[in-house]
Amino acid sequence: MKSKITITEIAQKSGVSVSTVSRVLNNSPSVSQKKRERIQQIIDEHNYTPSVFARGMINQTTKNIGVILPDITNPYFASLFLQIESFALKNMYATLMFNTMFSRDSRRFDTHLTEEDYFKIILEKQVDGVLILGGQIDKEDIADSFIHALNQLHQHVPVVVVGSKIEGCECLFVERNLKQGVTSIVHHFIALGHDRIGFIGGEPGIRVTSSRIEAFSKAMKSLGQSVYNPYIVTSDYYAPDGYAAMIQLLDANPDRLPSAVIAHNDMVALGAIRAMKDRGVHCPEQIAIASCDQFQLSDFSIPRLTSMDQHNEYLGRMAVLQMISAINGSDETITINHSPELVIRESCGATFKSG
Amino acid sequence: MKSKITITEIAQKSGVSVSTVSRVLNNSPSVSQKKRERIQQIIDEHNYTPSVFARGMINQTTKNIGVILPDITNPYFASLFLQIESFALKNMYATLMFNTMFSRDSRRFDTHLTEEDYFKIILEKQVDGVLILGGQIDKEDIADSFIHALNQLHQHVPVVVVGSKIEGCECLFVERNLKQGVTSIVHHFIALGHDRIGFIGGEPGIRVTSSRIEAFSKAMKSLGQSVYNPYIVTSDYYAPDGYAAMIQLLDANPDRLPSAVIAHNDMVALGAIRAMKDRGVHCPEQIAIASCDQFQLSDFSIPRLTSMDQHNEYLGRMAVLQMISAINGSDETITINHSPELVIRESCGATFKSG
DNA sequence: CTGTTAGCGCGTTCAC
DNA sequence: GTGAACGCGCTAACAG
Repeated sequence: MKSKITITEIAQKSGVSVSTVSRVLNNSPSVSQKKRERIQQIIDEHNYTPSVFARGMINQTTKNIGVILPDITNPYFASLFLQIESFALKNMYATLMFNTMFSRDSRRFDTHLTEEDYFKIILEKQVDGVLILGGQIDKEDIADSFIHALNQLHQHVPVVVVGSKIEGCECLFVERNLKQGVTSIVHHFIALGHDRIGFIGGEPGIRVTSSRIEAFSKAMKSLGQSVYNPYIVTSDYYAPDGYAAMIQLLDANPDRLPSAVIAHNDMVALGAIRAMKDRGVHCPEQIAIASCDQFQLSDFSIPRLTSMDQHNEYLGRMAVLQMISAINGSDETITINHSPELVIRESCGATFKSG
Repeated sequence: MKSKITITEIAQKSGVSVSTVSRVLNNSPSVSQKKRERIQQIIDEHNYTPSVFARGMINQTTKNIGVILPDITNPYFASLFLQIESFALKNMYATLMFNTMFSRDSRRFDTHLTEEDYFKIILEKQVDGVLILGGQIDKEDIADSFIHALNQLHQHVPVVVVGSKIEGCECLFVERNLKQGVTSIVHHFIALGHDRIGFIGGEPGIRVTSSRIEAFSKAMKSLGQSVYNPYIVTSDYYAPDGYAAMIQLLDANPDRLPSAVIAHNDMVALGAIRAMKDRGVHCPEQIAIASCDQFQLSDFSIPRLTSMDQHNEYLGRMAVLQMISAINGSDETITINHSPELVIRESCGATFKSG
């Protein structure tokens, strides 16, 4: 392994002192044009880059940020992370990723680390900030010890979480508009003439879930519709969960099926449609489906999925922006204003009904 | 931001010298049990962790590895990366991820960085090793400048690439068995009585693609089947590409459709099935489909996808193992021996034919 | 077994 | 405009 050239050597080769080299490195104005150019040339020639170690020792920064999320295999996190990574890099920050596998579905994973263990690891990595996407932070009742650990972490580096604000947690929050999506779908279904509407998917006890179910109830009631509890089945966020939820819903209401069902996301919707097919129930003719979170394949499934485009690109960028602003010592809170957008395809039956 | 406590302070609080503290930190045997315990306790009490900067300054390591891949949003890379991240962490390495967005499909992305730019960035990050998954390395004819850059990078840190060996490239390679999967599917289709078999998906000019098409031809010929070129349509790796490829295939062979088609991966298969549906062609009755790379949703699509489980978990672990072994100065090459496994579901028509 | 000392590569005074 | 000298937190080599 060829070791890197140091500032001292550059100084020698340029016939100046290290401080002068340091000055051109940091764009200090007080260097004569001539010397600057000569030195810069030698730097380029030797492909020299300053040691991050020596640098970090002085200003205590790595230009790295840590991202903690449950599972990169989940398309929601993948698309969010992609935006985060690229936007961070544009701002000269690289990204360390940690999958906590915190989720009911991933118990199969042989990891024994808690999220608090990850906090410790990430702190040792001396990142300049940490971004938290989902996980325990989304639980309905969070262990005090977790909040405590979070606050403690936040004392060392800025922590921004993408999720709803939590009482007693001092971290920065970037909130997404969880409710508007459900509300739009309810309106859409009602407009289509549905009156028996259900909701499936999402892990119980998780705020993303309850928040959507709540928005569902509220929207229904505000339109004079009654909410029928057997039409609400929670499970989790993946396709097998949508499958299980739909089977349960079908079995529980054999002679009074819902006419439309809202799925927590596209994977849940796909699973649900699969379940219906296996039970000989047609989508959208017998039960229409729409999902609150669009993934990549919505336009290619059978039937094509009607879903909400949550504009995750925007969300990711905002999170990074908030992060950088906090790293730079600002305490300003960035408010985000994204409007989920209903994309009508086939599974909601809109074209079916109108045609 | 509360700054971290240093080794000096720990030493003072314990009433010993810094070197003694350093010794317990590094598990040096030559410290008396009593002192060791006392010091360890103080360390824990204050939640002290050594500075990565000062450490790196001396042994030139960060305990970070860099991973360069085209697009984490692609399920293949996501599942591979998940394994890499978790296995690396188990070995005390954290993972820096970079999405190059190198792919025809991602031109929409407003990035102007070439992979060589990434090499530079990653080198500055002082990672202990870099892992390369796909991208330009997979091209049929690679620019010499790329190989050169790769070799140069490899002079500084170990570089291991998951892909087929390349002439003139000094990096380490972990190869996956690309051909066996296609071969199995051909055998399966032939056994099912098909005689007009096609292949779709994969970007032309990419070795993953040509290698599979080659295996396809070879398997066909070895079974006495002739390969009909209009049945082979390349495009890319995502659902829209599968869709386009199938449309093209259908349009080009209106009165002599293939009876079975092999798709490069599940997304391509999904797109293809969608295209068939839109054209009123039934799967598997009129055209059976099977894919070479299984993703998460194969079991929930309509029809369920017959595909190859490539056991990516294993591949990811091998790559990390090879990486760590190289970091530790070993020049041993790890050979990997994974057997892709055919998972028969509905889209190949096996159950349809037999039932 | 334990303490002392000398750097590691860089940014930052402070003189010149 | 420029250079010499110091120190960041730690490990390694040496001396006791």
